[in-house]
Amino acid sequence: MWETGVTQILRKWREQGHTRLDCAKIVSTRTSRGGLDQWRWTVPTSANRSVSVKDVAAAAGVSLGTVSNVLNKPDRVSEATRQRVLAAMTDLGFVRNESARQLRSGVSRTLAYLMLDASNPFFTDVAAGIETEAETHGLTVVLCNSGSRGAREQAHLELFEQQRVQGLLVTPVDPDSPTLDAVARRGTPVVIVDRTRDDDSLCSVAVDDVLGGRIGIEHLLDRGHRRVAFIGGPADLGQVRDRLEGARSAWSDAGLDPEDLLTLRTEDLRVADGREAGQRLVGLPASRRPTAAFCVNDLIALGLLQQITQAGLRTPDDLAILGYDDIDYAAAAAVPLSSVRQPRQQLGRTAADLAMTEAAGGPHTHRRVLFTPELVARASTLG
Amino acid sequence: MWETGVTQILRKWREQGHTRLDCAKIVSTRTSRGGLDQWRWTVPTSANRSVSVKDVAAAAGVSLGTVSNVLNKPDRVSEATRQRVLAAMTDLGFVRNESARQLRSGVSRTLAYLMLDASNPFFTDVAAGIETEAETHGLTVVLCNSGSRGAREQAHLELFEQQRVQGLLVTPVDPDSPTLDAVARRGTPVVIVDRTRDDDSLCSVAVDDVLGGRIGIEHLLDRGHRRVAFIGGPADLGQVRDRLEGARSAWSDAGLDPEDLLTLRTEDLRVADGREAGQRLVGLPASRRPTAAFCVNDLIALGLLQQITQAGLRTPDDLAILGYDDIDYAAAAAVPLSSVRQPRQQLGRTAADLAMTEAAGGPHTHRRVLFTPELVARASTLG
DNA sequence: TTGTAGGCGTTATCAA
DNA sequence: TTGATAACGCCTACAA
Repeated sequence: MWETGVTQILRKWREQGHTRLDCAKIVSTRTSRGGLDQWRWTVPTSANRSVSVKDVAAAAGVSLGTVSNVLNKPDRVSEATRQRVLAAMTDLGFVRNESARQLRSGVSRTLAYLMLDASNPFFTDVAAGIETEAETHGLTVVLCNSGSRGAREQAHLELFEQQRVQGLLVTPVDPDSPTLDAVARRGTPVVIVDRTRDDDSLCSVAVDDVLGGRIGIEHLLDRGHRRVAFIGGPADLGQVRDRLEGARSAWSDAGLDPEDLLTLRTEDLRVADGREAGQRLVGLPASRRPTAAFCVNDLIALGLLQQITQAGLRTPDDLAILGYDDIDYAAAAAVPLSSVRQPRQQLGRTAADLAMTEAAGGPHTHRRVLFTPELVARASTLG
Repeated sequence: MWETGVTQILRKWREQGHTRLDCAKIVSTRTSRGGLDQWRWTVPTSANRSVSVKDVAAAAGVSLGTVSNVLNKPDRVSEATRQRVLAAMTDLGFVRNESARQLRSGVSRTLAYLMLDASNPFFTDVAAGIETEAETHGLTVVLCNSGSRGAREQAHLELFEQQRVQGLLVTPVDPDSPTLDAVARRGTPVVIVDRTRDDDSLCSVAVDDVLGGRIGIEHLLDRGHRRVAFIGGPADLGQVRDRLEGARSAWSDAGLDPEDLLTLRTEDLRVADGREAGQRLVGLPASRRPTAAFCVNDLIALGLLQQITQAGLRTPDDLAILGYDDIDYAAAAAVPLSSVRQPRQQLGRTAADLAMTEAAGGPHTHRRVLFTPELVARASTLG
């Protein structure tokens, strides 16, 4: 059986154009240890010196300039030589060197998005919007993930800047970080995504979080709730602060006692934090327990829903739950989750658009775009 | 109030080192239409010609080579000149040009991962593993997303190759695509992630799906189930095929009637597909309804759980549910989900390791690493 | 239509 | 310790 495998592989490699097959040493071993199986094959390593236009020119028997023309101005080259050059390229495995092109042209054809947390579906949706918009302009998008770690963010920012990306979209750990200004000042268009600054020293695209908090509370008031918990954290996160601010102002506008708008802090914004908050909520005496919870994002809302369901409470009868973001998992929860929707894809598309506009040059006008969130009412608050 | 804002911004810009502030025309307008607020500010655009080592050298009154030494061999430069050069760099806003460096050195310091679907937490976890491993080797990771679209995959592959990335990790739409071989043959180390080939013509890291299917069924048999539904699709996806194969062989090894291992096909692997399958399952007469469902991934399992819960069935009493992948949302479901775990992070770490080893040069041995999946039993099958 | 020369920004080598 | 020079691969003039 191994014999057969080896023969097949040899044939395949030959088809792939490997020329040094005869001296290839083929060894197969199968080991199994620690729940890990491995097969090993030695393979003919290809000559690693990279093939340049010069090599192609020599092989095709033309000058270097002709090869360049085949790539960039094909109509200036006769069909016969063009074919000859193309054949030489595939023969030699020629690959254009992007560094050299970029060095020469001065601009790259990529847009970068530095995500705060790639494991949060909110940000991957934003990224999808960026990709959509960039694609229509012929740009490719590269993604990096800071994982909320300042040092990694810094490293990625530096690399992107050195790579001279056309535009640098970023959801920063700290939107007020002077690093961002420095990058922008040196000439890379920077767009802050899903965060804002108080001044408008950079382009930014975000959603009006104060309004979102207000909308959420107004919905719960409409549904007759007069004792509500606002659940979220960390307290110093802009989104959390703004949404709470909006919630509080809607609450007091309705002439209600601030005491009845409970605030439950969480460590972070993950499902586990919602479960933990659920435990605290369930522990409250029924007389003091809120009739509704407004969660600062959907992950927390999902965790909360799971926890109280497990504890035997029913949603929305015992506790109505309102989330924030309207990620795909929200509509699909055991009790479909009401949520304050953010236009995620459009956030991304707009951010990409701003970056490309700024990159296009001309007198630039920093712009702060604020989208309006929208309530999506489902069973978890409607009953 | 606007006056104040303008003054603040002027001060901030001045602190940021803008020198042409005096001629900056500052305009603020606030428009509101279509649920979208905008503020506009014109800003002094920085002189865009990029600053080179030559400029720095001139400004610092030293030669170009000295500037280079400050960057690359600081100890060969006297402290005084070093400081002078560094000062000139920050004054001028010098940014190293990565293209030029790479052209000169011939190698980049990045690893690329081309994801199949960035919105699936499985792949972002794999990406996290890659980042972890790359970081310890001082490489940065750039991510791209093909979104299961062949054309986009192709475009990204080409760009990465032209950028001469150190290694190209990819979860391809089609693992047998000859494009991958072509890229590898031309000298870029390619590692297939979470897929395999029948031959071993490229490095790959995956999980043994046949074994996973087997483990899942064995667990359900242990729990006493004798009528089980295997739920998943599309039928031509390698993972789906392999897991079903494993499930079937475990089933027949137990001497059971193949008729009692029902197969429910789904369109895709998303939560919505699980809900849809749930509807079909609920529609079956109780006598024919399986007592357990083995889902080909957790998203489908979650959808199924939500759907049957809504229909009034209980898990695991009426229907036990077993998922696959053990994504974070699985443990956090309303009924914590049993699942066949794949070592996602380790998958990523190993893939990155293989790529870097191959990139390091020397005689290369293609390796196929197959991890062993592991059952994680929770309430959804334990009761 | 094809060939030649110069330069993009960086680094390494060698000479001062 | 510092400075001058050549090369990386590509592209664009301009010349033949």
